[in-house]
Amino acid sequence: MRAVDKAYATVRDGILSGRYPGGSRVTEQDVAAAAGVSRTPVREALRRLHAEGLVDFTANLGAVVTVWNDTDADEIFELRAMLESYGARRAACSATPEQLARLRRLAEEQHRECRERGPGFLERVGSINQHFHRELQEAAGSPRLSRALAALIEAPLMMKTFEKYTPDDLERSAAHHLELCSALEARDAEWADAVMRAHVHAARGAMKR
Amino acid sequence: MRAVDKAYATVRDGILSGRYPGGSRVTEQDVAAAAGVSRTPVREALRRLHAEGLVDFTANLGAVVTVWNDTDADEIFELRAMLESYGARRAACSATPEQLARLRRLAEEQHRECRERGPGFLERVGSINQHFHRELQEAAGSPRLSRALAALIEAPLMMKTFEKYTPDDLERSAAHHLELCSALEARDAEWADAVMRAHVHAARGAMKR
DNA sequence: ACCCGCGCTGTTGTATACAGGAGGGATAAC
DNA sequence: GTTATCCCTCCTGTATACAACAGCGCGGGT
Repeated sequence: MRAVDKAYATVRDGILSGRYPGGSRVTEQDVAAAAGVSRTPVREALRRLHAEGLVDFTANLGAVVTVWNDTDADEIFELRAMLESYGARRAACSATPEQLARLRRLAEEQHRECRERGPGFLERVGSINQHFHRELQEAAGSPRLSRALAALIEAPLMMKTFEKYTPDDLERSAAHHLELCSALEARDAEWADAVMRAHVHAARGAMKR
Repeated sequence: MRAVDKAYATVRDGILSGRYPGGSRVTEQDVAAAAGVSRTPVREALRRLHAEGLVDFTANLGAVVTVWNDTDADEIFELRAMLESYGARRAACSATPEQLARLRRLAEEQHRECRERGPGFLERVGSINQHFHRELQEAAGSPRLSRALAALIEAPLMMKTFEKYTPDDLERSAAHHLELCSALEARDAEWADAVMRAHVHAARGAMKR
């Protein structure tokens, strides 16, 4: 593992776990010591995190963990609704049979996990969910779209969404994914767009509670 | 001027001017020598350019200038149409009177330049155009939107758009800006959205010729 | 008691040095 | 003549050292 990846993972995990709370400073030396690398790769990692919106740079202060508020959340969800539904439209036209099969498999797996609720199912559902959305972006075939979305989804806000989901939310989310598969298999771009739009708005609704 | 900015400007200008053609390698040492700085800030500049999509990183090859094709252009214009029209919608709701006044002034200046066509007017129009779109993003009040758009507009393709414009295209572009101002001043989000959508699609049409 | 100025400390920005790995070319063996 | 192997060179990734600058506290002066 490269040193820059170590530094990146250290800061990222620190932010997501709350060890670096929003607004706190992240100095290069601290991270370098924590990750066991020199300042050079830490600098690079911090710039990457800045590009992803996890930290801001204040003049003569260095990196500061980005603070989020409700306005930011609304902004992100609106953009996500727009971009993800666009991705779904594209995927409806251009997804390969193999991609459709993989998506179907993921959606069914997620659906099963949500019904069975075995121990530690929440982490598995979260992981499946991420895979599903990534696979969908792959199917959309627009690297630029993927990059734009990555900058939004990486936000700490988005990562913690599932923790707030009720059992009903989880099942609805899985149902959305299944329905999306049907829309894609039918090559119905409008349908796929609508389902994805509902999916994102439902996520926003769940988070607001 | 910081060393990293010097390095950034050197590479960026080199790419835009065609001195670094698409697909060519950009080694850190070359840039360091060309910009008169050390490799450290060059690394940072190259990562920034990668985040903006101007260069790609291939394993054990370093930075390679991104190559564009028609598919990329279509992709970018579709995303721009979506995001810029969304920005226009937001701006219609939240622009301050001062912002509206600045936009109006810029649109009228651009319109005048397009009619008079004094020497070197093309550069001035390009500059005014950039200012207009930046001011509009400011008025939209969504930093995340601005960042997503920046990654698209920075593309070399976009920078050269005006060079292909006919006089009619230029006048229509200025007319779009003026109409957009009217829509914003009327606080008509739908109107603003539609005008912006037309504006971006017109740009794509001009580029395709 | 309050204010101004100076020096110290902490942090970033930049330069340089070193290690590791991949690719290419030359040379030798078959 | 062809091919395989070895070495050299170039380039990146990382570490360390140094310079510059801002913030802060302390001390002296008024």
